[in-house]
Amino acid sequence: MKLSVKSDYAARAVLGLARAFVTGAARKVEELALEQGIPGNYLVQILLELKTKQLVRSVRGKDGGYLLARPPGQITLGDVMRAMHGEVLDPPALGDPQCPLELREAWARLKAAAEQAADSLDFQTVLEQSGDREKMYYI
Amino acid sequence: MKLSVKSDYAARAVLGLARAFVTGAARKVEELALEQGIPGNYLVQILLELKTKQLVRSVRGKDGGYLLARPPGQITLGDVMRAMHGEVLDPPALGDPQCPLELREAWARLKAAAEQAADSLDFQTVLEQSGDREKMYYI
DNA sequence: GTCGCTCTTCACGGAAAGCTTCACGGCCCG
DNA sequence: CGGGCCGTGAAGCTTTCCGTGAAGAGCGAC
Repeated sequence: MKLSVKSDYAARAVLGLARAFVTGAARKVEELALEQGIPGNYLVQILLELKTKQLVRSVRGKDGGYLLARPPGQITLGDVMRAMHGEVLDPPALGDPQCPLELREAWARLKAAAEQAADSLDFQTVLEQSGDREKMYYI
Repeated sequence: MKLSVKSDYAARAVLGLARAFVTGAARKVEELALEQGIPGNYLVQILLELKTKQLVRSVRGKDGGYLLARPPGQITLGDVMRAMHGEVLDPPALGDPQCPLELREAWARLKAAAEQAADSLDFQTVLEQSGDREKMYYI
């Protein structure tokens, strides 16, 4: 099942903001877009949705832009996916009474597994993985 | 992320065939379609794809129809999803060199988790769950 | 206060995929 | 040889995805 690029773009944007989180400065949309290879006007919509879901916040005017609403450790891949698509994984069978109950339970398990995995991947950890990689070069 | 109904339909069809597996008889497409609430002409295409992926086989002519190619215990939800969509879960980031490496690793983990979960759900187990439920009614 | 910078909002549109249906040809059995 | 069933391809319709554009509104600088 192919995922949409939207959640991918969103995750990249959050990662970009996570890197700047310690500085406390806001990052501009166009700057993020160029850095991450995302169409600027599309990224605008994505950030807007992330904002309504309280994952990021915005600052207007000069030196404005976007920044994370919480520390990177408190934002997970699951949060981002839910912000974009409502659910991490949503099997249509769960809402269809015609689907045999035992099969619906199987889909529910798959959904739970994906959700659990996505919720255990937070952006602080992702950042630290890149840090670990850099350290290795010093050896 | 919403899944398509296609893999849902496919799973229902496989479950219907799994129930009839012990009898060794082939089930007709239209029969399965009515029982599972699937558009008949669409189910034909699905079964055709399942057949090319060697999950089911067909018998032509009178008393023809479809049956499982292997025992229900050797067919998993992962098999069905891969037959329909190529992958259980396919994040576009994995094929995009512009995506930061550490983020791609996070997507890869999510994918692996979903795959592992889907592959551990086989149809024999699903059948037995419905059996367990029936037993409970006898208490 | 006005000007430039930035986010905000809304609307549009092409492209692709998903879902469904139709039509016709081929195989098997009585 | 004829009826029932699978095999195959193609054609619509609908919805979602992806991306673009332009006009409106808050903030700071001067």
